[in-house]
Amino acid sequence: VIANLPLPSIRAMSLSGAGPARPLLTESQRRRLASVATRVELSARTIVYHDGDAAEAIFINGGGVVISYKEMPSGKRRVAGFRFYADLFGLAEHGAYVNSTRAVTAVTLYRIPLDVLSTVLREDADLEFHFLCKVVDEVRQSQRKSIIVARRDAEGRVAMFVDMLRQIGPPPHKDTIVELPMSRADIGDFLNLTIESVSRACGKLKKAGILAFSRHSVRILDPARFDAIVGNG
Amino acid sequence: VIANLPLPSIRAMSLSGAGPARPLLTESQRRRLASVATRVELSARTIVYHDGDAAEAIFINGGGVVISYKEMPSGKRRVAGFRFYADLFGLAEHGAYVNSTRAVTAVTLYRIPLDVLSTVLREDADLEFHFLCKVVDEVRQSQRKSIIVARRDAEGRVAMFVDMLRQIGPPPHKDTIVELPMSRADIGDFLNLTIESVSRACGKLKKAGILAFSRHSVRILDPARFDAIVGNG
DNA sequence: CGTCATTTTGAGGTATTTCAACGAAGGTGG
DNA sequence: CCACCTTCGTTGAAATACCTCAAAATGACG
Repeated sequence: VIANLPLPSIRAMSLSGAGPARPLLTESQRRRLASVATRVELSARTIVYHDGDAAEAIFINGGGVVISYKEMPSGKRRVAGFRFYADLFGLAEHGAYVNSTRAVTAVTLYRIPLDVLSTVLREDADLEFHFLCKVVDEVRQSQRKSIIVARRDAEGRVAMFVDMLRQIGPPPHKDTIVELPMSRADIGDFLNLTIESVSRACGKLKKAGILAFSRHSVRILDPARFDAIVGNG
Repeated sequence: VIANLPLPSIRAMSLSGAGPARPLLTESQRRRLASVATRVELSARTIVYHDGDAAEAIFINGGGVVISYKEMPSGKRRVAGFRFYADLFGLAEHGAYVNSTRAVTAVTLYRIPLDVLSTVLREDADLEFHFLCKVVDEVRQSQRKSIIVARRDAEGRVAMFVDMLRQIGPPPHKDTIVELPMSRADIGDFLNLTIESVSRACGKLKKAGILAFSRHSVRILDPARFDAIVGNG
């Protein structure tokens, strides 16, 4: 039995977003899901599935970071987003995945076949509500990305990216240090910037004394000015 | 009683996107929804709700075009997207709407209070599944927008915008003529371009003999080259 | 310790953005 | 019915920002 399927701790928001967090799943619902989920452990840089593959399951991230991306006809790579703990991914269209996903770090995934998921959801409206909330959250994530990429200045985009990771990143989110497990290329493909522009933007923010970058983390040195840059999107 | 609540004709895709269209709602489900929905008729340029308003209901577009946008702190306007027939809108966060919505044309809306919606969905897993599919569709829309805006050339963005409207636009979508009910400013705020850039892009596409713009519609003159431009995103 | 991928830095090209002014369309009132 | 006015759309020239191409430096890993 899968003990800690992260669904119950879903970063859920109700349809209205009002009220407290959604009630947790009952023990029977939890067991039901666990009985149809397969635990998968993947090492870093492993492909979970490719764009176009037959979509047979959805995944729940049980730990680690996954990147969702797509190779465009032009050869460029577009990063749809990153999936953290308790995030759902694997949405498909016409029976095929629309994005590719790859493990950025070592990850634990819970794999749930689509047919059995449909059945379970159809039988349990309350459980389905959790999924609905989760998908609603996806919409917000996607819109948030749109807001970030809409900015014209590279520094602003990088700052908002850091701010996003500070908010939605893994549980231990201190306010001054943010982990950046992904490469600069991944960041660039998410922000729609070249790696050079990302690097230069980081350089400027560093030179201004606002952020201190190391390879895979950032330290917020000047929260006031940082928030100012993030704010005027 | 509300006769033609458009939910049954939802442009639904299942979670997997596989298989045929979702089965229609039963007559009892339909009545149930209609009994909690209020029909609203709005004239063009009417605000449906403002960003930050207390979210008390979700809306289903029963005809016409609605624009979803947000005023940014910088003063710029960002358009999240357009809602056509059978589209759902009114998602909120922390009890408040995250976007403003405005009628672009005269519209018919079905207003469903959130509390009663939650109850109804909780009692009927199958009905809820329709909503889930609808929201999944929202995710795709949002990701599609990201792909469009990711392009660097204004002409490509405008072309993909036209192509998007050709596909998801109102039912009578001929392949050669696409309606553009929204203003150039609305298009620009969606594509993240200035109205001047939109105008110039339209001009180039016209001069190239690919598209013919009139105030509120486009004609695709050269489908081959049009598809070529749309394709290399 | 050496190799290789990743990241940083540099100079020039090209796109959109600005700022400004003009032309066209639609609605209102006389 | 026409005139006026407001809004929307188009066109032009300079500035800014990112992109591209190229090369060096850093860090990871065997």
